[in-house]
Amino acid sequence: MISAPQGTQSGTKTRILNAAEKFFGEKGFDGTSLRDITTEAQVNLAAVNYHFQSKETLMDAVIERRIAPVNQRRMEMLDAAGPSPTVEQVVEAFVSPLFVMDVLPAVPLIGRVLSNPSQFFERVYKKHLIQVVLRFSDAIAASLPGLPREERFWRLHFMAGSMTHVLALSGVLPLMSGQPVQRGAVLRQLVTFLSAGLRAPVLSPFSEDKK
Amino acid sequence: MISAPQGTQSGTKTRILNAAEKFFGEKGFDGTSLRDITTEAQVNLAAVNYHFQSKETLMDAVIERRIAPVNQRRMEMLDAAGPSPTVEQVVEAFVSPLFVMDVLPAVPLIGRVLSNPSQFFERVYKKHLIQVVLRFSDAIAASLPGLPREERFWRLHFMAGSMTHVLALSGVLPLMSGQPVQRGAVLRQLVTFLSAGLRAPVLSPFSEDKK
DNA sequence: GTCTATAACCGGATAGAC
DNA sequence: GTCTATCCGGTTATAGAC
Repeated sequence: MISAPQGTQSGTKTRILNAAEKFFGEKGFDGTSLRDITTEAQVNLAAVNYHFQSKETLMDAVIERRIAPVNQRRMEMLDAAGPSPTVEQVVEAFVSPLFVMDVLPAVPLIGRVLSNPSQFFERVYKKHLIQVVLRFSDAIAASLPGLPREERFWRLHFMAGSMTHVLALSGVLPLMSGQPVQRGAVLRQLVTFLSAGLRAPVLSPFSEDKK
Repeated sequence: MISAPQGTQSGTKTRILNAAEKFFGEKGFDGTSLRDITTEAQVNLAAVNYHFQSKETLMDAVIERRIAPVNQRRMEMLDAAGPSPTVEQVVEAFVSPLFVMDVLPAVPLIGRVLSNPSQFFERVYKKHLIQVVLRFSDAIAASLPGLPREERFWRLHFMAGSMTHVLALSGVLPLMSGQPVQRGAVLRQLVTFLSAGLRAPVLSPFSEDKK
């Protein structure tokens, strides 16, 4: 009755998810047809609607499978850093869970979803990101007590921007840099850049509010 | 024989360009139909192919109209800053031309194109961005003589990421921030953040090469 | 230059056999 | 659970009248 258990690597459902992840990442939701996906996954067209109801809920499932573990790892890393984290620890907790092996195939997709306004962005934001944003906003406040609330918001936003840009354009980075790209090296560069950005001098003339 | 001269605001061609800019920005290229555009522009469906040959070349025209002046303004600002610009002057030359009134309607579209790998990104990159990247890479080198070549590349990439993120998500920013957003304020926050990021300590253990 | 009409095709979804 | 066959609406593009 129940098909392959979750996480099994070659069931029909999983093959569909993998193919969908690939095409949605490469060509976007509207640029991908269910026929692209079923051909790649070598399953019948009707299997998609049987297992996932619709193209849109298939996309939801694809995103869900990857975003949840990333955010869990982020929270764990913040917890591990304790109540007085350094700026570098906060930044690292934010970005490094996206630079690990097992989310690698989903990187273009995640980058695309987080880079563009869409029905999916809004759903992901409400379901998964709001809590992450609040948690990281608090962590930044703990690591930079003098930074006003509004500037914290913007700097978090800019940080997310640099990160999603790297993810979304990871496929064309070799074209731009003219040389092969090492994931670990990018991560270190990114943490350095973002940490310095977060530590920028406070702009507001009045910085009364610390929380 | 010749229709409205370029720049005229109510010719058929211009109305198509404006409507296309709006929809391509809101829903993306694949998510927009020519019927969306012709309905909005109140022109006949066939007018698009008559004036722009195809949907794809229409998109090229929409992008071209906005990117060129932005890059021209960037170059002018770099020129005005002279041979020894400050970091702030370089950053401001990079981002501020996108925060002016007359590119405002194109902001979501530009954000989208620069945020996602696509046929358009690659074309825009080769035709418009390579030269800008090289010029700004030199300007950063002039403002930060100790920064190695590779780190310059990455920091420029991260800077572009923060900026395109702000552009692409400008439509949903009120949702995220919970309050209305002032363009000028965002620009100042962005320049502050990015300037500090560019000035981050050098990472490479060997920083022999200055150029 | 602008219209109507239509060609030619592709999309997501589903009914129903097995 | 998985298949074939098909419905049906929407898509770009063009031919040809005006």
